[in-house]
Amino acid sequence: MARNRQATKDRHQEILEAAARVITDRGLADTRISDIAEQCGVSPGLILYYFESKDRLLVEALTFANDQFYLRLSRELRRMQSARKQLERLVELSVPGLLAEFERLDEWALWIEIWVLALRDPSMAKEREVLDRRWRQSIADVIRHGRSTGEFPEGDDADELGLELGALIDGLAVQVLMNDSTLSAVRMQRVCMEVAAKLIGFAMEPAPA
Amino acid sequence: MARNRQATKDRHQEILEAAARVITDRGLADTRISDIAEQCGVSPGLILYYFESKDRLLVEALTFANDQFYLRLSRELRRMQSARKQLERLVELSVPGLLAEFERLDEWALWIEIWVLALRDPSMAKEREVLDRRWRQSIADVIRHGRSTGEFPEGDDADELGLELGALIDGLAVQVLMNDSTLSAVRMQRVCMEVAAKLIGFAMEPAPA
DNA sequence: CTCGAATCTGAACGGCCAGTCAACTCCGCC
DNA sequence: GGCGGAGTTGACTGGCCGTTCAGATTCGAG
Repeated sequence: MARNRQATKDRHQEILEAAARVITDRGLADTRISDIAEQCGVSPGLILYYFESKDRLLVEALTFANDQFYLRLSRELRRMQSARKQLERLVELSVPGLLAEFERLDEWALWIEIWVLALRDPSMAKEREVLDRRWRQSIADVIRHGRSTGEFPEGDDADELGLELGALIDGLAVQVLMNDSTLSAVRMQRVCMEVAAKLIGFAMEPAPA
Repeated sequence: MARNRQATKDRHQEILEAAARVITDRGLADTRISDIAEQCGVSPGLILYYFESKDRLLVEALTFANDQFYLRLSRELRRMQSARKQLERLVELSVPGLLAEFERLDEWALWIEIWVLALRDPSMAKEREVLDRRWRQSIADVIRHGRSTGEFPEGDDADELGLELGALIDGLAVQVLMNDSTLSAVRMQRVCMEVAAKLIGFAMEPAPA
């Protein structure tokens, strides 16, 4: 029975991963149940055996993918001592397409789909707010950590700074994701660190000419 | 004939406005041709008489609505002498739901739909970049204006600042639009001006306690 | 008034796809 | 070895909606 429940859970998660993948590739609007089924080598009927409707599945898939991103982020940050390094890593992971090394779903594309859904679906709206709060908090925590070690000076409320930097990263990430010809991934990375330096109040290293 | 072309143009525009309205209300994904027809009191067939396909119409409607916003913005800014006032007005117009007075389509909801489309539709992607560049440029122009009048100090490249503040506003606007319980319209307005003050380097007035 | 072009209508067509279902397989258990 | 339930299949259905089309209406020009 434990084995059974485990197997069930795996299939569940397998479908969620497949769904996230398909949404990333084709976009939420063009994602069909049969695409998801095909992605995990299974018949379309089975998808509806595990999820009560397509809509519910899509919502779950989107939050699932976001969770994955958050888990990776917080796991990595927890390992680092230096707040400065944490901040750099956080930015690095947030710039769409900067790190090809990792198998990277384009989380950001999913994030935008979440926004659209959240405009009309109350359950998604609620979910979105939770995810977003977590994101801002991660940034604020890095700042607080930096202050406690003396890397960053005291200053404005850390949560306020988290809000500001989070929004900045969101806004820039969208443009990079869209392949804006004037905003490369590397430039976004630089801009984020420069603004963070100004707002938090630490010194940027001299540009690595 | 001139009359004819005028009439045609009106119907064209009428449909675009109706489409923008429907998209705002129901979301791009749930917008049907018959909804748009109903919105302008016309039969569904006529919509396809003026636009070659639903997809093309939707793309045009989205850029049309964005144009409207931009025109209103630039018209208003042009009238003002003070760069500081311009900046305040620009922020005011950018905060979703702050000004109920005007008949306000929620332009921001449309903007997010543009992002989603632009991820997959190359023509929309191109359009989006143009619209975005115009937006950043409006901000940069305000900064340049302020420097020329001495209201703002010289400092970092104005285009860079336009990019940064534009992204900040985008990111915050999304959250306000989603009714984030921790970010009210008024708070967004304050945050924008505070960050602008820090980055551009002017002094905020003491809080109007 | 007449003709023709532009505009407009709404019924009908056709493709698409979420969701259903009856049947089949697999596997653990008695 | 056979019973039963969970897991799986894929054909089918029902509704939806973009698009087409054959004709009605409007209107300006001659």
